[in-house]
Amino acid sequence: MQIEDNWIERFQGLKRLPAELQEELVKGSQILSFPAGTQIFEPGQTADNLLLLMDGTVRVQQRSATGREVFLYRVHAGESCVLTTACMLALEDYSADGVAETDVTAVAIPRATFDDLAARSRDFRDFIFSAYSRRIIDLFTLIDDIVFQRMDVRLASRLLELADDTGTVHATHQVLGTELGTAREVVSRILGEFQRRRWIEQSRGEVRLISRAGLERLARSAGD
Amino acid sequence: MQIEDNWIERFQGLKRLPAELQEELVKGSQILSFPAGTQIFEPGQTADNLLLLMDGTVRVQQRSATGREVFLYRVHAGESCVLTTACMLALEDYSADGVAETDVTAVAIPRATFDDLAARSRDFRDFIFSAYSRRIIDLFTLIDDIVFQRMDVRLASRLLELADDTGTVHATHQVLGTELGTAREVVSRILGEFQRRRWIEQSRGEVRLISRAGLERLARSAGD
DNA sequence: GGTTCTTGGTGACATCGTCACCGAGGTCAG
DNA sequence: CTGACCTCGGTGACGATGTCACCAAGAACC
Repeated sequence: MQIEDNWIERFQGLKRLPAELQEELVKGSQILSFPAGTQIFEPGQTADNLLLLMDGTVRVQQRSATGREVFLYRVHAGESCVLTTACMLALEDYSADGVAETDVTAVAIPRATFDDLAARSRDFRDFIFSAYSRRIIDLFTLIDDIVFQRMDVRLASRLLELADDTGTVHATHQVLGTELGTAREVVSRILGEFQRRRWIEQSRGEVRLISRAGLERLARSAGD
Repeated sequence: MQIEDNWIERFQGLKRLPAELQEELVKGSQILSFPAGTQIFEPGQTADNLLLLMDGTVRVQQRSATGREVFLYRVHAGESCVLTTACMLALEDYSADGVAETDVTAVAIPRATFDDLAARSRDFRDFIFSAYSRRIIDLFTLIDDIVFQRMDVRLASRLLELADDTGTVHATHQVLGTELGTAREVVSRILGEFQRRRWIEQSRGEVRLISRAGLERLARSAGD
């Protein structure tokens, strides 16, 4: 990958740092790449870096005792993966793991640099606190959805989010089930219903959105 | 309430601070009391203090659009209420509110003191990060429970947690339902079943545990 | 071509959420 | 005291969802 001197530009919260700290941050960190599918972090592993995502997406999921998985949230380019921070500070055991969904480029900030910047810059601290808050809010929203939203509404929203430019979602029913914390069979049934309503067409491993309007009406129907 | 010079002793993560910073923290903060039932924070309100809980418990819950509530977590004495931090930094809108479950005594650290300490002490930063991590882990655990655990198992655990010294839980079915994010009727049914099995006895507004062993077996039956 | 794996479809059943309704007991004004 | 009203809890019916068992079609692999 290209040497990228000013990756800081990609992170809203870091652009405000004074030039000297930006320079120190660039010097004291390292750019890493992972191919799609890489396990970026997992329980029991002590990370010694804070990761900032430059390109790609990382899915963070919880593996339960029974072997099933729940999707927790997705880290996008321009965001940081605060779970690795928690891990870095060795504060708690956690049980979530992170997998690169696409090829991923990230900046790794080692603990020493992290500590130094956290001490010297309020903007940097705000950046980190903001990342934590963001995740907590995401989790609140997720819990609200799980408890109160009907599965068809949640699936409709998720299809709209995951669709590419051509209106196609590349995912098996199993994958969609994991995203929503439900069973494959439930996804199959609901997609069958969507198909009967002519909102989608299906083929092996993909869903084509025919009527976004229908899905959007359903997704909006309950408070969103 | 009593003037309490060394409340810092009650917070594990703060005891390590050097004496001068401890002194500054005590000077730059204020002790507050709230009677049981007080709304300590709520959406839309900008707090300008970080709260550390000295006595009592605070329940943090999410109010949904439909008016229902989900219990998210409980803040105990010796812990901090990081949601107010998120709010203090004015970083995100959140939709959770906090209610004093009992009479509550708390230390309020104003933003200026917070910033100063965060800049000067790594131990203080670790204390804050640790509080965030703790909440995130709690939420992971909650999501896991909601998605994978049977309601009878969750209710059994919760009864064991909430029981007082005499083995009595003072709560209506409605309150228990809110704790678990389920409906009163479901709680009534499951408690009815527990009663048939002679694990509990019920009267208006309270549940007496007769056989902790039975409840514990059930609670442990699924991974916990 | 045959075997095996992945994907998805389906029916039966258990659990859970929702709704409607009721009754028991407590509170309170008159 | 007593009737109106409220809170609490019990129950049946039904729909939504999770679980299980099983099957069929397509893909992959030898």
